[in-house]
Parts: sequence; structure tokens; C-alpha cells
Amino acid sequence: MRALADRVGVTPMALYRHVADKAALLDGMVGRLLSGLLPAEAAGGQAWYQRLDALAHACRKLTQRHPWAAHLFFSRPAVTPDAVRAVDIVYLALVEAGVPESEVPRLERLISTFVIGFAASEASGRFAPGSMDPRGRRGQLPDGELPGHRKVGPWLDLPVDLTAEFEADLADIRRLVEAAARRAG
Amino acid sequence: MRALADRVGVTPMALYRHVADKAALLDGMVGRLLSGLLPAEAAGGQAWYQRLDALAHACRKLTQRHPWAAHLFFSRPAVTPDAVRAVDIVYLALVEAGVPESEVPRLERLISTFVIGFAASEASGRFAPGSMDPRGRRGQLPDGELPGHRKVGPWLDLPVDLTAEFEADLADIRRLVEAAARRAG
DNA sequence: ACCTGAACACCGTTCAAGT
DNA sequence: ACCTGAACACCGTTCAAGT
Repeated sequence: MRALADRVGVTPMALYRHVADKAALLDGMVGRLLSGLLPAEAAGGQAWYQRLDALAHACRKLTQRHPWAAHLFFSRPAVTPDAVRAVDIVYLALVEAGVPESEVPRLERLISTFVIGFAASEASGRFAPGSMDPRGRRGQLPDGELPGHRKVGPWLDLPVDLTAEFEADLADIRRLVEAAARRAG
Repeated sequence: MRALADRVGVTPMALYRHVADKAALLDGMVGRLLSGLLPAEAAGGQAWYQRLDALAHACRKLTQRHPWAAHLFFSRPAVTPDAVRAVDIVYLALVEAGVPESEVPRLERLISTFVIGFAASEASGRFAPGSMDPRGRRGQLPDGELPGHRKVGPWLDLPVDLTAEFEADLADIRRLVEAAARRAG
């Protein structure tokens, strides 16, 4: 509040004429950000999974540009008009993919949870290499206690291309949706 | 800090003898919580997906008991000894499932991202019904603009059993892992 | 209508001083 | 070694007062 007031060149209390609360201000800010998620024009001729991928990539790009917003997406349900519109795009895509209607809301939550979770992890450093940390990741544990790490060994501490990983994840999720549609017959 | 000092019956600055920082204190607290994630005894005779499910359910139960901790799991990589041990369990399970070793780290991140994301969503209210919100969810949008919501209609506003949903999600993720193993041949 | 000043009830943290 | 008092530089928010 005080910092914002400074940037606007006004006293902190002047803000309270335009916004009820700090929480309300943040709500408004995420509302504005969510507008940027929607495709510019109604995307004709795109397959359902392309529309999902576009939304997912837009979400990740958004949190890359505004890391502070990442954890806010977990706080409240999608209540702003644009958030509801984004959910609707996912619903339509899943129906078109052949997912039974009773399963659509669950899969929407599964997908959005993963996408937001990935974006938040990236934005807040959960995917950062442990070696950057002074405590030294697994250095303090005897290697014999970590058979899994030993098995995966060579692939562990090389740099990760998070863009490629995100795309591989989305491909896996697409297959998950197709399997759900197949099960419905 | 001040509240904690009060509860301990001591002046705030006394804490700084035992902990460097507020951040260090929080790190220590999540470290303690993570110890509770690990299975009590080395679970013999359990299939790989049962060990994953146990870990996932433990994670969800943990954030139900300590909602404040949910968003902290996104902040830093798994650096405490117990966190590394938990990651190792997932690595071993995926290897046993037949996932190629080069794919194991990515799938571990996919799974943990979803599980933590689900737990955080639940803990911070993202899965709460929109009707609880005064702004009225999709009430402010003309129904014609939301073809997806219209299609899914009946299944939308009935109460969700998040435990059942979480289990269905884990089943989907298990199939995702099996598919990845199949692709490797 | 819109903004301001002063004040209230908070924070985390430092630093010299106590025992 | 361990704790305390006073102080510093912050917060979000209220409320009466200004124009």
C-alpha cells in the first residue's frame, strides 16, 4: 500500500477511495492479469489439445513475467469473468476430446492444478538446482541411503530445460485425457 | 516472531539466539513437517503405485493439518534430508514401474507438482465452490458466452468429494506412468 | 468528490546492556 | 551462554480534517 502510494505520488490513504482493501487490490490485479490469458481471437481450426496448450503456455509466460502473482492463483477459485472464460475453454476442449461430461470438471481441476503448480514452482524456485543451495542437497546423506538417486545418477544434476519439460508434461497430460475419453467408449 | 515469542513466554529477541532468521525458522518448520511424510517402516511387499499413493495421501493430510505450510512447499527445492528421502522413494517407484531413467526426474517433478498443487489448492480455497463468493462466479456473464459450462451443466454445482477426486487423479497419474513405461518398451 | 495528517496497532531485526 | 529494553525502519488501516 505505502509503496504503491509512493509510486503513484500520493499519500497511502488516498488509495482507500479507489480500493476497499489490500486484498481487494490484489484481487483486481490478478483479474487484470487473467485477461491476458485468453486467446486474442476465437481460435478457429485448432485442435482441442492445441487450445489447451496455448492456455497452459500463456499461464506459464504470465507467471514468468509476474512471479509475485504465482501463489495468488492458488488462493481463490476462478471468480473473475476472464477466469471463468478460461475455465470454459478447458471444459469445451475436454468435451471435444470425448471426455464424458461427468468427468470434465475433475479433469479441468487436474490440468489447471498441474499447470498453475508448474508455473508457481518455476516462479518461486522449487525447480532450481539444489546445488545452488548452501546446504548441499543430498550431500549430507550417505549415498547408500538413496538407491533411487544412485539409479538415476547421470541424469540428475545436468541443467534442465524447463520449456522442453513443460511441453513433454503437456503431451503426457494430453495422452491422459485421450485415455479418459477412450475408457468412456 | 513476536507471536511465537509470546507463546513461548519470552521476549522476541531471545529467539534470535536459536534461529538466524524468520526464513530459517520457517525452513526448520517445514523440515520437521516433511519428516512425517516418510513411511514409518520400509514398506515391503507394496507395489510401486501403492508407495506413491501413500506418499501423496500423506502430503495431502499434512497440508490439511497445517494449511499455512502449503505454499511453502513451492518456495524451495527439496533440500532437507527427509525431503530428499521422499524424492528418492518416488525415483525408486518410477524405476520399478519401468520408466526409462532419463525420464524419471521429469516425472517425479510432474507428480510432485500435481500433488503439492492439489494440496495447496485445497488448503487455500481454490477448490471451494464459487457460489460462496459474493461476486457470484459466472452469474455476471451471459450464459451464451459459456458453452462449456452449459454442456457440463448438471455436474457443475453439486458438492465435490475431494478425497474421491484425489484418488481418481492418482489413478490417472498411475496410468500416465504406465504409458511412459510402455513407450520405452 | 478526492486527498491529507496524525495516530493506532502491528511487523522483523539490531545493538548495547544485563545476569 | 542466554535473555532483556529500547530503538529503528517498516507495515495496513482508521478517522477527523482539509479543499
